[in-house]
Amino acid sequence: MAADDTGVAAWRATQLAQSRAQRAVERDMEAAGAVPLSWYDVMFELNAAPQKRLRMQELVTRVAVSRSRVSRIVADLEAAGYVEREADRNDGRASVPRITAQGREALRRSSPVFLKAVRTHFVQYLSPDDRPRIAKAFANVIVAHTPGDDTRP
Amino acid sequence: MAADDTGVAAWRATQLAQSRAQRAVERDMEAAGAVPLSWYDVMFELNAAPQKRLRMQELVTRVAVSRSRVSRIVADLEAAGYVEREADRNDGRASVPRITAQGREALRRSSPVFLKAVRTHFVQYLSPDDRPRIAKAFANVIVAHTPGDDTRP
DNA sequence: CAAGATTGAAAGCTCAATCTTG
DNA sequence: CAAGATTGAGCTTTCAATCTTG
Repeated sequence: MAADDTGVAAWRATQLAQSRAQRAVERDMEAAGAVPLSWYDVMFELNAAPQKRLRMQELVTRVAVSRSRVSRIVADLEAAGYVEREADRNDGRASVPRITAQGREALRRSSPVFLKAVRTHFVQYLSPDDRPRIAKAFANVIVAHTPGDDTRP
Repeated sequence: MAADDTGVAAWRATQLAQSRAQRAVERDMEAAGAVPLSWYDVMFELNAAPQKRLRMQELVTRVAVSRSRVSRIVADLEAAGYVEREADRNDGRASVPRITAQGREALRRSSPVFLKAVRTHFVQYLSPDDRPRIAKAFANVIVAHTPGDDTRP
C-alpha cells in the first residue's frame, strides 16, 4: 500500500493539473474569440491527417471525448462550414469528415491563441526535461486504453 | 514555435491519458459497487483533514471540480449520511462539512477498489522514476492555478 | 458592499437504442 | 447478424444570479 504512494500522488496531481489548466485554456480561447477547445482538437487532428480527413473511428482514437460527442462536434463543425463529410468508396457505412479551407482558416486564426494559452497555463511550469518525459510516459497509458490493443470481451 | 513541440505534445498526452484513465477507473468503481469517484475524492480529502472536516472553500482547492459542483456533491453525501455540515463559530457564512463514521466506512470499503483501478489503468504504465517526477512537475501547475497566488483583478 | 456558499438554467457529455450497410 | 455511425434521453457540470453574513 505504502509503495503505491507515489503512483497515487501522480494520479491526483494529473487530475488536478489537467482540469485546472484545461479550464484556463478554454477561458482564454473564448475570451479571444477563438474556436472552442473541443472544436480546435478535432480540426487539428483532421488537418494533420494524410488527406485532411479521417474516418470517425480514427478520429475518436485521437481526441479525449466519446464517440457520440465526436459525432455532435463534427455536426456542429459541418454547420459552421469548417468540415465536410465524404463517403468512403470501399465502405458505405463509414463517414469521413474532411476539414475545409474555411476550417483551416479558423484553425490558423485560433492556433496562436491556443499555443499561448497552453504555454501560459501549462507548459511554462514543466521543466524542459519533463516535457518529453511526460509525453512519453503517458503515451503508454494512452495505447493501453486504445481499442484493439486491449483484452476485450 | 517548433521549440514548443514537446510542450504541446505533453499537453495532448496529458489530456488523452487523463480522460481515458479516469473513465476506466469510474467504470471499475461502479462495477464493484464502490462510491462514485467524485464522492471518493471529496471524502478522501475530508478524511485526510485535521479534524476530518474542511471549509467548502478549502475543499474546492483540493479537488478537480468547480465550487458549485462541490456544493452538490456534499449535499448528496449528506443525504447519504456520509457527511455532516457544521457551522464555523468564527464565521457564520462558512459551511464546514465533516465526514461521518458511516462515510469513513464507505471510504474504507471503496479504497481497495479505487487503488486497484488506479494502478491497473494508470500507475502501472508509468515507470517508478516517472511517478514522483510527474507529481512534482504538476504540483507547479496546480499551485499556479490556485486562488491567492495568482495576479487576479 | 465584499465574501462564502447555494441554486436555477443551460450547456456538455455519455449510455444505450437505433439506423444503415457489409 | 456484426460494424460504423448517429440520435434520444438523461445525468453531470458549469456559469451567473441569488441568498446570507461579515
